[in-house]
Amino acid sequence: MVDCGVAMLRPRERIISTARDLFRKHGIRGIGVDAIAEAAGTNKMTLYRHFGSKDELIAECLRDFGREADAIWQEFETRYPSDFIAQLHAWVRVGAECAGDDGRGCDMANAAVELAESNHPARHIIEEFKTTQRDRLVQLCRDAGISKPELLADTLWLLVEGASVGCQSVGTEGPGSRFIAVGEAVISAFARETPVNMQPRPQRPAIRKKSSTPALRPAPLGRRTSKTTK
Amino acid sequence: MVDCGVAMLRPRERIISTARDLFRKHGIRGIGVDAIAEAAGTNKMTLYRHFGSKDELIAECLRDFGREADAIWQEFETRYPSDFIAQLHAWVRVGAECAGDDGRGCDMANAAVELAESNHPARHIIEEFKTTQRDRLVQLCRDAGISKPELLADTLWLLVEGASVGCQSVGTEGPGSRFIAVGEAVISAFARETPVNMQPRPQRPAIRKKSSTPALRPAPLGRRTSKTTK
DNA sequence: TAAAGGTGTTACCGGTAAGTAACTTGCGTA
DNA sequence: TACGCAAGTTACTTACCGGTAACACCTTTA
Repeated sequence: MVDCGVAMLRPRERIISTARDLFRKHGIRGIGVDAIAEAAGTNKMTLYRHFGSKDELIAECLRDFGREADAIWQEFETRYPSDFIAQLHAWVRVGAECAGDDGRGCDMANAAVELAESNHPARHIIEEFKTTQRDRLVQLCRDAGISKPELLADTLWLLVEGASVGCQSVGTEGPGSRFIAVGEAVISAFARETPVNMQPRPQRPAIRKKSSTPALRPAPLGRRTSKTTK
Repeated sequence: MVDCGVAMLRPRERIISTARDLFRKHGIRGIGVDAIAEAAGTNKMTLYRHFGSKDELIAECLRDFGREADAIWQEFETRYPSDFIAQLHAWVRVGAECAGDDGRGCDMANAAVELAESNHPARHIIEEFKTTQRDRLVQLCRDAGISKPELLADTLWLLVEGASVGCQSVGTEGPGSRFIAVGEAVISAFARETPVNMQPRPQRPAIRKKSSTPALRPAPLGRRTSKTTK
């Protein structure tokens, strides 16, 4: 039996993977480096050789999270090439997964709440990440031919942030669970306002799909694909 | 000169007020009971005589926060009696203040993020608070004659949660700052869908106001009215 | 075979956190 | 005046956490 989990990874990767899991589960301040190292099947010294401090480990975990998000955006384009409406709907589905999956919301947003110090090394990572997400969403709305792309993007951005944090207050069955319904309703409301001559004009022949496309299921933002073996 | 701040309050009230300030500023796990007691002009022993533990102090702070929110809802009814549309717009304005005022969002939502343990005494306070807020919002939408009150309420609820947490990632100038614009747009979109015979029927003659009513400015949720003197 | 580098082990340091004990002070009230 | 009680003071315990030192081990590679 081949163990394809974190066990066969090198210590550095095991530490990041495990740290992300435990930060997510217990909160960044709720777990110590010793516990992380042990859970990763290594020890504190090795952890400190790879990451100079806990703060640096936190920052690296968030960068790792950001890389996953990049991959998801790539996946949108790969799966629905130039079909920006389909990509928008896929974004909603992925957002719902991130928010409601295990009830712990978005790692980036949670880090922003926990790391109140304005000079923490993770802060600019968080800010850049969230700004980029918003900008990409604006561009996607624009590509999809939405007449007010910024307004729709900001609306969707606020909704998914709300769903992510909301599920931590009232559980995954609360208003956050209605994110897909709300998001889809908002999108169609904006699309309705868009005149026909402003409908999306894909660069190349778009493969049009019905709005009820099968769910895109890449590694959801905020959840790991690989499980710790511990 | 009369000091009307927290200085003249009794220790218990000073501790709660100071703790709320410091929890908000540094995060719940980012500040110790010793620092709280000192900032409140008292000492740890007195703190522990009033609150059996730090967790109990946290819970009491959140209850205090909840009482402030209750007062704001009262204020809505007092200021715009039976004018539920005006109350809805006031809710948006207050929500924007909570979210964007000092960039630290909503104390309840932040506590939900920080206190990941499922058995923390504060958890049921948070859940009950958020559920109540949502239910009240549904009722307000219903009273305002909105045809899909739950959907609008959930949308607004997600938006304000998103604005609260979002400002902590990208600052108060980010998408959160567009909460009012987005919220108002969503409300008018829902109101437009409401047939005229379903428009609000106030129990008593309503004092109709233009949508640009002067901002309601009670103690914003999440910010203290009284400032610590220390 | 020997050097080198990544890793594991143990023990430790300094700081800080939550929480307690014992005693003192001061103020309001009977 | 004397009592009771809330509050202040000091010092302490216990525990953990971030971070480091020193050294042994093992695999790779020259």
